Order: sequence, then structure tokens, then C-alpha cells
Amino acid sequence: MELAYKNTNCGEITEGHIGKEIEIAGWASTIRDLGGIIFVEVRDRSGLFQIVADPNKNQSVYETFQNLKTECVVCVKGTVSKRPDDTINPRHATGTVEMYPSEIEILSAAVTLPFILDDESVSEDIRLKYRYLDIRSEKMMNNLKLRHNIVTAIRGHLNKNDFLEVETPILIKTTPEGARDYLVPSRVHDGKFFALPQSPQIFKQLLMVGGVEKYYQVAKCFRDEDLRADRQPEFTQIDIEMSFVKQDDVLNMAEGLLVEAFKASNVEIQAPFKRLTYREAMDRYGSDKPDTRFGLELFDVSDIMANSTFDAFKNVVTAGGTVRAIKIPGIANYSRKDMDDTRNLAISFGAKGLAWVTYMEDGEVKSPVFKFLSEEQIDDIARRADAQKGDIVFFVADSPKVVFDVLGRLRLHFGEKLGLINHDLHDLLWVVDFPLFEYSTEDDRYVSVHHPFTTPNPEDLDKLQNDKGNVRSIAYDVVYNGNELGGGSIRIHSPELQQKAFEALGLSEEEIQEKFEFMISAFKYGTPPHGGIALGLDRLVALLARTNSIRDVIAFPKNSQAKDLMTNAPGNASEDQLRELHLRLRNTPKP
RNA sequence: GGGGUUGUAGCUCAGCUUGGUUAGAGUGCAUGCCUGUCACGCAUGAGGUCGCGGGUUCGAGCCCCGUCAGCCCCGCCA
Repeated sequence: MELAYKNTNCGEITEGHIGKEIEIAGWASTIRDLGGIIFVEVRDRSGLFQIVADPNKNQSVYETFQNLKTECVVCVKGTVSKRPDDTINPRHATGTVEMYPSEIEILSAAVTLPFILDDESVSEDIRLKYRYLDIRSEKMMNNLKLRHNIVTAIRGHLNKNDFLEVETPILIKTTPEGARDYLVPSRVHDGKFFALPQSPQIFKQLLMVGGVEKYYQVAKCFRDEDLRADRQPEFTQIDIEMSFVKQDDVLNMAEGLLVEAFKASNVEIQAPFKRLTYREAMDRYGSDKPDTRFGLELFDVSDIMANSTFDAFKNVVTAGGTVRAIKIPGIANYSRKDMDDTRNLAISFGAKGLAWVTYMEDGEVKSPVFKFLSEEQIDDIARRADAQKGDIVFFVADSPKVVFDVLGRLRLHFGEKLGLINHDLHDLLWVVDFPLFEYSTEDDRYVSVHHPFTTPNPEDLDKLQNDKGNVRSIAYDVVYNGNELGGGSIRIHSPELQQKAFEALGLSEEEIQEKFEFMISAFKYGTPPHGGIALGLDRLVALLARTNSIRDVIAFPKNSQAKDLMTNAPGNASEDQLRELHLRLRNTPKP
């Protein structure tokens, strides 16, 4: 028997194939042996197709069917037939057709699988250990297809718009700011190390100096930080840079790109997206990636509290802090325990405490802080909150950072809990005018919010030396349903300004020379104004696949401890390898 | 680095609150019966280091201590 393996995909067989002889190949996904007749579903990437063996029609094929084991690989030749009317299965795409094979060959046997494919309850560590089996599942296969479709759409859009895809190096020089680098020891250079890129940032800017004008890359990036459901040590960015552009040019381009990417997932979105300034996002939503699918906006009561006799709040305002509030409707019947839980939640978010006003259904208004407030102040709060019977208003007083963080998270908590979020919405927006610096209490200095190549807002240049906290940048993030999809900025293209930016970050002249000399000197040879954006592909695909773990859209991800459970990486290095790399281990590693 | 949570059959879990006979269920697997199933059905069977180590106890899957591993979160992630 000479079979060609395959000329038709299982999932694509239709009534149009009836009477035609075809060959299919795939995995025997389910075998139903009824005694005198055997049904087998053959699965390939495209879907399932039922084949039938009847000893009266073909004895030798029937005998082969009797020996089939689940997940063995077969190739089958035969003529497609219509199923009898009463056996049509409307739940399957190929449920109206089937085949009595004239020939069947087992191409590969299969031992019993360690778990059942498509069983959603199987624990993830088992799935990751046998990832090659997990990929056979409909869910994983669909996610990989979706990812492919999205990347294809993005590439198509960028190619059509005259972008050049350029690869940048993976072995690069370590940079001082940002996440922890993965280091690669150099064999050739004793004691020296490469770093893996956290992003192609510097290279894409130098491509602009090189005259590429419009660049993109589906770029692997690496960060040696602790993992989360949406964070992997290696991940993929759609990395984009453009010359001769201003902020609006980048935003318009990215909007067009995202429209195409969403379309690949059968989601229609409208451009242009809303725009919020960073200030406005924080003031109204307590977040730089606000979920604006629901209300519950924050409001400021600092002025009222500053004039109260409540020292805890008053002193915060005097010391430069702020008091903000959020109104949660319909929870005035909260029990003592509910209130305790809410306060503990606020404390877990970083608050020192939580104050509130309860507007009871019967019209009574209660609050532990009323004794510190005048009648007029109490009225002011009710008016500002637009409080109705049944509402509770919560207050947090602290530094702006803490207040926004706590109330922003409480807002999300109640939005979810009270079912205020419409999960059918696709809410895309830009947050613009990010601050250039933020103060790091840990490092006791100002650090870049974005990265040190971000252009300061020209209006704020005079604050670069003495008022760093109030310098705005030309930087922007794109947010989808409260998730950061990506961000970018207009970059510095003047060597003098770049030098000043490094200095403002507290880098010493030696550090600037050692780490960035090539960049500053590159800028001296004629540098176009440029800017760009990077979009997190894994997160985008995960959101469009409606899964909350990016591991579900990565073929071979690491687990939460940054291990590959399938290959057991990272592994040990041999003595010889270590010697060649000029390394000596402090402790003998566990085998 | 910190907090929470889970660990019992190949897989998913019950049993733990209140320590006590031979540790169960579903599913998968094997065998047999079954000619239109599609979560096929019926029957029989195999399958266990109760994560690991120590302790308390006459007796520990269950209580205590330690440890390892998985997942989630905080820190961290320009």
C-alpha cells in the first residue's frame, strides 16, 4: 500500500466532498467500539472527521481499527459519504459526513497520555511538563492560531505602511536602569558579560540615526524579575520606531495597527481612541491604566478636610498629602464584618486606615468622622459625592501615590464585585503627558518613569534641574479594558539634551561615558526627530483570547518559578563549560 | 525577600472539622459483551511512598514542627 499521507484536512471536509476519494492523516482522538462497528474521530490541526469500520464492508480495515489506541497517528484513504439522516451530529462542523476507509495505516503508536486533552481542570504543571501534548488541545491550538493571525495582521499593516522589519542583536551590553538583566558570560573575553535585551530600545533609535525612518520588529525581550500570570522572563514585543514624527503621528499609526490586530480576532474597534492626561487618569480613576468601562470616579476632599478638626486628615493635607474619596452606591446595608473586610482590603493596598460616611436607606447619615466636621462640611461632602440613600463614601488620606493606589484598587474591587463592568466592551484609550521622573524612595533619587531617552515636554525644560517631579514627558501608554497594552514616547535626539537627561538622573560622567558614549556620539552625526511605541504581544493575544495568563498564548512558557518544566531548564553546566567561561560556582549545585 | 493557598490512584477530587476495621468517587487504562456511536452503554479488573523528613500518640492521610513543590498576590518589573 502506498499512501500519500494526506491531501485533505479533516476539519475542512464538507458535503461537497461526498463521493470523492480523499486521504487524511492525523491522530485517533476518540475511538468508540460498539462491538460490530467502530467509530474513530481523526483529528488534525483543522478539526475532526469521523471514520467508520464495518467488518461486512472491509474486514482488514476493521481489524486494523480494533488495534487502534487513542492518540496514535493514522493515515486513511477512502470515499467521503453522507451520514444517514438520523446520525447527523449538528455540533460538529463535519457532522454530516463520514468515511468508510478502503485503506488505513497506523503511522505511529501512542502510549496512554498522562492527561486527557481538552480537560480544562488538568493542573498547569502537568500541562507544562507535557506541553507538546497540551498543544494538541483545541484551546491551545486556537490560541496559537489567534496569535499567528494577530501577528500576521500587524506585519501586514506595517509592511503596507512602508515599515522595514529589522532584527537587532540578542547579545548586547548591560544597561544601568530598568529591570534586572539576564547575563551571558563571554568565553572569549575573560570576566566580561553580555546582557540579553530588555527591549531593543537603543538599537531602534540608532536605526533612526542610520536612516531607516520606519522600523518594526517582532522582538523577543528578556527581564530577570519575578514572574506573574502576565509576566514571563522572555516575552514578545511589537517594537516600532519612526523618524520625523510627533506624538500624534505615532498615536495615529498605533491606532490603525490595533484596529487591524483586533480585526484578526473578529473584534471591531473604533479609532481614534479617547485620550486622558496622566493627571486626569490619576485624579478620576486612581490609575495610569484606568478601566473606564464603569464609573465610580474619585473626588478630592482635601480642602474640606484641611479645615476640619480631624487631625489625622488635616495633618496629611498640611504635610502636602491629599484626601480623596470614592462613592460606592447601594452598599449602605454593609455589616460590621463587611466594613472590616473593606478596611482590611484598603490596608492591604497600602492605606493606613479607611474612613467612611454611610447614607442609610432611611435617610440617616452616619460616620465615625462626623464629630470632627461642621454641618456645612458634611453637606459639602454629600454634595460633592452626589450622595443618595444607600451609598457609602470612603476616604483615604496619605501621599498622592498611596491615595491614588488604594482608591484606584478599591474602585476596581467594587467595580468587579458589584458587576458594574460590561465584559462585552472593548475600551481603548491613551494616557498621555506622563511625568518624566518619579522619586524613588528606595534609591533616594529621581528615576525615569519611562526610560532615560524620553523627551521632556518643551514647556517644562526649565524644571529639569530643580523641579524634576513636575516635568512632563512626551510619553504615552495605550490601555485596553484597564490593561496596559504598550507604551512609547518621542525620544531625545539632541546630544546635549540627552547628556542633561542622564545627569538629571544622577548618572556620573564616568557612567554616561561607559554606558552611553556611543549613543551620545551617534546623535552628533545628524539625528532625525523620532519616536515610537512597543506593544506587548503576549498580553494583547491573551486579552483577545480571553485568558488571564499569558502562558496560555505562549507555546513553551516558563512556570511561575521561571523554570521550564518540560526540559527542566535552567540546568547545570559542566566543569569544562564553566572553566571555558572563566566562572567558578560558590556552591555545588543540586543535581 | 514577604503573604496567601494547594499537595491523597495516570488525571480531577472527597476523606482532615471530631486520630481508630481493608483510604474512596468520577474519569482514564485493561479485559469481556454490544452493528449508528459522537461524554456510546453494560460488566469485571488492575492501579496508592496519602509530597518528603521528624515529632506527639497504644495508634497519624488526619494533630504539631520542619522541608520541598505547584498556583495567586505584594515587593520587584525604566
